[in-house]
Amino acid sequence: MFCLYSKGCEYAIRALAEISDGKAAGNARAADICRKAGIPEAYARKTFQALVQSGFLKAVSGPGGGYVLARDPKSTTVMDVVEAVEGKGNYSQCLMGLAACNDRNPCSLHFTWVKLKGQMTDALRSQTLWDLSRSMNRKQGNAKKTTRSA
Amino acid sequence: MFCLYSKGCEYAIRALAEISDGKAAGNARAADICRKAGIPEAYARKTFQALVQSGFLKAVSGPGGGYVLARDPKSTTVMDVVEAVEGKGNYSQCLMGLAACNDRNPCSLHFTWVKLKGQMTDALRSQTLWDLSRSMNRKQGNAKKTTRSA
DNA sequence: TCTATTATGGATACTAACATCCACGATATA
DNA sequence: TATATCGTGGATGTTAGTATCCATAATAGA
Repeated sequence: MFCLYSKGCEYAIRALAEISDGKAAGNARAADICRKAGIPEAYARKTFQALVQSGFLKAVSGPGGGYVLARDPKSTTVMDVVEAVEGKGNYSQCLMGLAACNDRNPCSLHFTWVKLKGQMTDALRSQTLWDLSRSMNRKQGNAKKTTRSA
Repeated sequence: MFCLYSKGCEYAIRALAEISDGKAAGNARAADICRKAGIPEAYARKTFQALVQSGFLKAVSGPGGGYVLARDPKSTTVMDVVEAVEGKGNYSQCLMGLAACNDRNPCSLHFTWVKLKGQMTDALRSQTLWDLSRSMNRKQGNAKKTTRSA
């Protein structure tokens, strides 16, 4: 059963993209991030803790506190986040669920699938938090303009 | 959260591939199919019922009974099975989970993702039950030969 | 008709993912 | 020092997917 990434990981990506925006004056508060990103706060908070642990975010306690990006959004890719949240080697399973499937003993979809997985990870690696933040911001602020140009 | 297909669907595909083999003398019994395919019988039986309902299998009760393919394995693709088990339009969600994401108002991964989804469904559509059955059979019977040639 | 064999379908249990809540520690400010 | 604001982390609840079991219906053969 191939899953690109979990819901929790999706929340992480959207939250990080929101924080990368950096329009907010000071630190980004969990409540604000979640409201803007449209993700469930109580659940996402858990994800934030994990993102602090894995070095994507820095947490600041107390009044005026919140989260700050601990990495450069222009050089942090979506794939970085996925690997941190889901663990590496998440994309190594056979499509058919065959334990013995590999390059030497492939199932009939093996090579097609390896190629596709490569393209997917490339796509995730080609997109930075900065790119995401710009795109999400454009969606929110310039919806009409964007539609006009289509 | 993008999932290509569920575990139950994977069992369906593997079971149908096993039945497509057609080496067994008479009908294929559920117990035998599951043992050969290496899938949990109690659970897969439920899937078989659904496959009967959706016209992939014909069930035969009583002694000497079992399942028979109700469609030509050479013209039934993996995608046919996926669509029947998971429902159509399973691959239409935005990668970022954005409700408003579409061609006119795309997220920054939208077009890349649409293209990749197309390639994935093409791959599933290019593979028939017959192809799968041949490949799985080869794996079981000629493991040594296959390894030798690598 | 009786019996053994096969699928059916309903009930139930298990598990992981998803989600929520709250007491607590940290800290800036008054 | 007192208080309000913020993240932490532990407990718990909810749901969907996965898995198992068993009484039942169907049917072939004795």
